[in-house]
Amino acid sequence: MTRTTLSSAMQNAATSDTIAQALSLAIHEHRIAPGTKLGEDELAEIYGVSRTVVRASLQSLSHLKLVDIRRNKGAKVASPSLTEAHEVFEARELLEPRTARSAAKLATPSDIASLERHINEEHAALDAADPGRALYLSGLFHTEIARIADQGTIAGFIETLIARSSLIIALYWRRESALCEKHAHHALVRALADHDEEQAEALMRSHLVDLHSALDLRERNVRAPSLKEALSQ
Amino acid sequence: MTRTTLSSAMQNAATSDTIAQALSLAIHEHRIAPGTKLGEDELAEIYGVSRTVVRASLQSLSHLKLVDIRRNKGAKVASPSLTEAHEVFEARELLEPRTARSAAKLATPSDIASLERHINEEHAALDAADPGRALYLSGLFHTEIARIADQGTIAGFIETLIARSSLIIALYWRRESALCEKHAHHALVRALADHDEEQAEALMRSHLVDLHSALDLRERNVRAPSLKEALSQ
DNA sequence: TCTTCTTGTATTGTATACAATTAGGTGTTC
DNA sequence: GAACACCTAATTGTATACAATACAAGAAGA
Repeated sequence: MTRTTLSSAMQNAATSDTIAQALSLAIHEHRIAPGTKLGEDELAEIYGVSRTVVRASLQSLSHLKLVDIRRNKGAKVASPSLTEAHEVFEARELLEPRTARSAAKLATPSDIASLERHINEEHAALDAADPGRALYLSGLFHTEIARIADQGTIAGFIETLIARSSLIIALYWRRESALCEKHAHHALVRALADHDEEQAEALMRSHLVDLHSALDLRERNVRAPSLKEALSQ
Repeated sequence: MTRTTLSSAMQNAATSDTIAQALSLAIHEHRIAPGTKLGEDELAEIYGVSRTVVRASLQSLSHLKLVDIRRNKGAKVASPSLTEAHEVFEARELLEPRTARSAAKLATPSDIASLERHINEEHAALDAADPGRALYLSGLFHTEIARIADQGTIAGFIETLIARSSLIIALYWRRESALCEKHAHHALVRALADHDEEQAEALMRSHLVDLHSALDLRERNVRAPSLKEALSQ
């Protein structure tokens, strides 16, 4: 059960990277909540590898700030503070509009098609009442734009910012605010397809501001469920 | 020789972090050239720890793109391609001017004093004919400004960009171009001290453009120097 | 002489054993 | 009942042993 949920796709040849990816995905999709303890033995058993490999994965994730490792205390899923949350979105507001502009210049028809596929998948996930997956795909949409912009270094930064955004959303998302992303993403794709750089940059900026303001960035207490609880669904 | 040079400062209590820091410093100061093989056993013996700890350090550095790890092939000091070199400096030109502006708003007298100390140390290193250390301190100057700007996330990005810049300079520095940094750094500190945001941003931008254009970033064959070459100079 | 295969050596990948540290509980004392 | 010390169990940190892979040198064959 736990085993199948997490490792189903990678029972064989579970290497450090695949485990990190699996955990990253689970965090992205909110199947593991911020603050959850990630015991080495536990993960080692789940993936059928030794602690050595698990440790490498966790270290990897800690460099992305998805996991928080403290000496002799073990690894937990990171829970970004309010300050960090603001910083992450401010950084995104600095980087992504510029990136969208570059993407508008460079986007090919096949890029556009790929983005539209993403949007469709995202809608499908929403229809299937799987908001976690929809959120993950929404992040992938942004990552894809960074990739199109052909600025690998900045794309790497954006990728980590999006990953952290997922944690921030898990902690601070305001339920009352509707998911207005459908429009935003569609409009963005249109601007990219038209090579309208100005419009793409502006749309991305306002989209991020919307996201930022849809967060309830006040201090609050969040309870972290155990790993078993999180994965039993 | 290599032994004492590298480990002198941290013979006792060599932990994963201290080793990563020592290697990072050595790379920053150009004591280890891009492309140099970093054998696990070799490093383990140098620092008097097991390969377990060394591996963690190398992984850490590979996340900063200072070290390139390939499965079953081991770790080498990274040698950024021309494309990466451009990307790194373009990213710096995007992030650092903005950061300098924030720093100008927030800089305290003690911050200014700290920056001036950095500059003095840098000059001392140049006078002592230690260009490697001068380069490291020059990077520290930029990192310090990012820290003053109080944007931890972006500061982290800048830190990795500066580290990679050091590799890029090692590979592509054009000897003919003079080190014009003295003026630039001094002028920047003055703008920060005066809280002149506009000026700080402009100075940082032109400083980075200067650096970028002082590189010989034309296509050419850059071969990774061998270990012998690296140590014989 | 050149090619190809084999074999040996060096190096990395993984698992396991042991040491060190922390956390939680038990009992004692005030 | 609260505070403290102590002990035990659980977890992480590190070293080492073994397996897998890659690299290089040399032998066999054409």
